[in-house]
Amino acid sequence: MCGRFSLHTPEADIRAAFGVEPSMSVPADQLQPRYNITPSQDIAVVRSSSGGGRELAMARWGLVPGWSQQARPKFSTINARMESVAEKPTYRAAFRRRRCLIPADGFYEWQLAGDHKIPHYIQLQDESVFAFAGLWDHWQGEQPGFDSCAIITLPASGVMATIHSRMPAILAAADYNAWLDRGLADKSEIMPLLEHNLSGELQAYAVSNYVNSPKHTGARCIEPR
DNA sequence: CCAGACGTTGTT
DNA sequence: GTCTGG
DNA sequence: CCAGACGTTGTT
DNA sequence: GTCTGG
Repeated sequence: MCGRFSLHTPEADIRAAFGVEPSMSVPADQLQPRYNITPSQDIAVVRSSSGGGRELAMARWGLVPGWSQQARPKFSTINARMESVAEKPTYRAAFRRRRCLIPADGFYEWQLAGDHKIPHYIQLQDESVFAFAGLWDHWQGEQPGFDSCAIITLPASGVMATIHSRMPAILAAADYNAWLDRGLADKSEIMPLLEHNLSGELQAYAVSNYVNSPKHTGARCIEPR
């Protein structure tokens, strides 16, 4: 699964990696370095803009489908299983029409070790910024509406399989365009993008349980234990 | 027909 | 034990 | 994901 | 909104 991640890459590098126009801006303080991003927080997403390019936006982590009666579902929607995302009522519309990239430069998984859990920090081997395969939706109630998002997960492979049974889908840069293409709605064309992921290019190391507390947000979270 | 659910992970 | 909040 | 809360009435 | 269960 994927329930915590980091994004501390400088904003200019993030924009360059995902081809986001500098003019399409999110509040300046939203792209400050973050080492312990948790569900329910607003996170950066990259999606197709109406003009045909890519835009950066903020969305709450935990997808709220447009038909939801409540602004906060009673069940967990931070992750969507690749095996069922195309069929689940909560995700299928977004899977067809509202896919997004979720910029990150590392994520955490907790490895079960007997009676306790050891958190690990996972990055690309070159430590560069990457994209989780994400979905977004818009919710509008009586209060002002908001965007929300979820990260797609799949069975762990490569180094991840030694730590945990599931992992987030990390897209190859060559697949960004197809992933963001709203005209691409066939499951048979979308699934290969998830299977063609970067699980073989990851590295991992154990960190201390300092990261466990959502109150801890600094670089100490990624220090080797 | 209407009412109610709509999810993931991990653990047992 | 289970739900909510971050 | 983990941490932390988990409640009511009445009074200030 | 759409599917499942009764």
